[in-house]
Amino acid sequence: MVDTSPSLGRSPSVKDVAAAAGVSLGTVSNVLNRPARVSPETRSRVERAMADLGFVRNESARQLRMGTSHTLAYVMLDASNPFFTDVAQGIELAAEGADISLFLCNSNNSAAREESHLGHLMQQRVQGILLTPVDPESATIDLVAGRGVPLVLVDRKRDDERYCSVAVDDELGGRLAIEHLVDRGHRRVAYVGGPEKLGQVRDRLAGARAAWADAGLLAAHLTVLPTQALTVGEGRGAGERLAGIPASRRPTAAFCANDLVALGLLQQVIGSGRSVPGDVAIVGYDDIYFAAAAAVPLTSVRQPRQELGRTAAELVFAETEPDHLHRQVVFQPELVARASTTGPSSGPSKGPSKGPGKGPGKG
Amino acid sequence: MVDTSPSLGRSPSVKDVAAAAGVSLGTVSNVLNRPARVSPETRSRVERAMADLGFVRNESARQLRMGTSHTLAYVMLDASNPFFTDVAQGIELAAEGADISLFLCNSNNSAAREESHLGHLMQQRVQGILLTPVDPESATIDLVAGRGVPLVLVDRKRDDERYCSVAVDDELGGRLAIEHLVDRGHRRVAYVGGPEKLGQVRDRLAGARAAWADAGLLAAHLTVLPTQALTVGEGRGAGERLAGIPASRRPTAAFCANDLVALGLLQQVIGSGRSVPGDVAIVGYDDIYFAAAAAVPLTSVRQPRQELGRTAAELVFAETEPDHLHRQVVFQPELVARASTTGPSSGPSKGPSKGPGKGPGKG
DNA sequence: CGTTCTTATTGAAAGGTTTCAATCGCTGAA
DNA sequence: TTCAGCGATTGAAACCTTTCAATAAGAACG
Repeated sequence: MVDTSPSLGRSPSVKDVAAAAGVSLGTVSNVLNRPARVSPETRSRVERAMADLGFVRNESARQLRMGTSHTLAYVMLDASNPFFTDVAQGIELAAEGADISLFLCNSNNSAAREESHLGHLMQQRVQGILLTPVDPESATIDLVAGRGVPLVLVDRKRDDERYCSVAVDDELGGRLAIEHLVDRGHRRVAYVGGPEKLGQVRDRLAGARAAWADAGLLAAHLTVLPTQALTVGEGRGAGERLAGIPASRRPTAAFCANDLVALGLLQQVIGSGRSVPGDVAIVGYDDIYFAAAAAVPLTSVRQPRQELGRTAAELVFAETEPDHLHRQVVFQPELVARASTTGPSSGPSKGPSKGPGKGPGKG
Repeated sequence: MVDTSPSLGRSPSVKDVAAAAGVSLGTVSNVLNRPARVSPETRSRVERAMADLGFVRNESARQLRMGTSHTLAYVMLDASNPFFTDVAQGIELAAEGADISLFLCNSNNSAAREESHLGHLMQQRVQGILLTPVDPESATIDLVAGRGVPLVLVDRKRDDERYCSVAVDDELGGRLAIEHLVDRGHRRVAYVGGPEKLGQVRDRLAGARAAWADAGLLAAHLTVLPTQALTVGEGRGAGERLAGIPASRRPTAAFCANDLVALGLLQQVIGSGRSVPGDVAIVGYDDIYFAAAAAVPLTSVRQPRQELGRTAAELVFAETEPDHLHRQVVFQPELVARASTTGPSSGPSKGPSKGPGKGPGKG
């Protein structure tokens, strides 16, 4: 053990430091908080004593006295989804500047865990909570906000003036994906995703349908392949169902509700000896790190993840200002085209391209 | 008359609850901590008052008085690496049972951030710290442990009796990978990874070399392709260098120091029109979720990630016991064979397979 | 020398919780 | 009637920090 300090049985307090330095405890506190008010000699004497004793400020006591804490918390929906860790990174960037440390909690898609985390955080009197909720309509949210804890919803919105939120326009994202596929000459497309109770899944589909209609295409030619969840396994399953559709009616492209589903679909297509985008073009959603790293790099709708986090942090800081008006910030997604739609054998392989699109080609 | 309106300007304290319920504050505390000691009527009266006022225990005050906290922290090296989020999940499982909440901090490979996080955590008097350090030999670690904070190193070890640690036998992992490749008939293999200062990179290579020698193969035929970091991009670069080696000397398989590198390599190989495992068989390391989800599912050395986290949490709880002896727990990795080595056209495509391996085939 | 002004330091109070010895109100026994 | 015994309740102290009015010690000035 490297125990340089005089063993005290407990960690040293300002009082111990004061005694060691031969000053009053008020002076020690001044050294910590208003060093300019203390004469240089005294200050260095106190600093020496602190170093000798291995003094560490007791944050609980500080917080109790001050009433404010130096922590912000992000209760994330799924820590193993790279999307959310990127959002967290954005938050951290914003917090860093404010000398605030970020407390990440993982609700792991469980409402019970989310509630437990929120309870703990309220007891800790954190400065603010950022939350991507399991269910945006949950009453727990009202409870937390009702207690006066600054709260910002992240990547979810709620038609409710009482909350700040940051989200991305999922309908626009759906439009972008479909416009891109139509541009590349696809006239039969599958939308892969579910369950429908997820707002994201619904909104992206709505955008897709709107764009499809705007292109003057037949509604029936935009097939929906529902999934139970947005996972790789479900994507694989959807791939099998897709392959089962008779060639004459089979979509030449798939727009997946997120990248995990898209990766699963990609895996199934390649694994069964077909090619991407030759046999099926694929568009994912989120543009996670692994989308670009896939065997066939994935075209995907990118959300400004870090920006999302950074903005959420700023909003939560603003919550404490007097007369604060809650804001719903909505970001615009952006399509990132890669080989899974623009690859060497892009575009539908049969049938004339009668649309106004650029048609097949390397792009 | 009891004032049920929660608007008090500050959040209600036990004192407020006591006043509202017409009891002393000691009784309120008893209701919270030893409900059996309070008569049923009184208890329900107090509980009612707490609900009416929206009372939330102030954790700072509690902690100040008690000296113990209910939080455990995991300072992780890289929150965007699925490996660490899985470890975190294991920790959380163990913490859940102990009514302790887990505080995740991301050092993001920065020593400065790591230090800042550790400082904050010490001030918070967390119950214990789990740490995957940027540098296992850093003096900061001694400092923290010297202050008496329970500390366990995760996925890193240190030849030092003063710390508990949990790690995985990287040398064995290296052996497993090479034995698998030799079994499948490969006689020229590349080890892809770096920088060498990472203990993991060194140990895995050492194991690989040992297994290679044990198989009676020529040391020179185990090529090392160094990388700057363990990322997808570096893996792609290594793939290009691999392709540049004259066919006569070119390795027929690659063992990558982690899955990110392996995925990059896979992408480069597939992207340039060659096949896996036909032209190059690939073994990764970590068996992250995306390894199985790759276009060609990746053979990988799996580490018991959740187990790692769970055990680390148990060790940190044990730290507070008197006469605690620090333990270094080492887990055994396990090879998970998938298509990237056992696929339809597995095994080296040219030259007779003179080894005792199962040879090419579907496996 | 007395006064005022400045600067450095001090001591006590406050913040919300838990603990523990002390007290209260009863019941049953002597 | 008094007293011990018992369970329920109480009040004050302690945890550590920050704040702020008060004090002390000089310095500048008349």
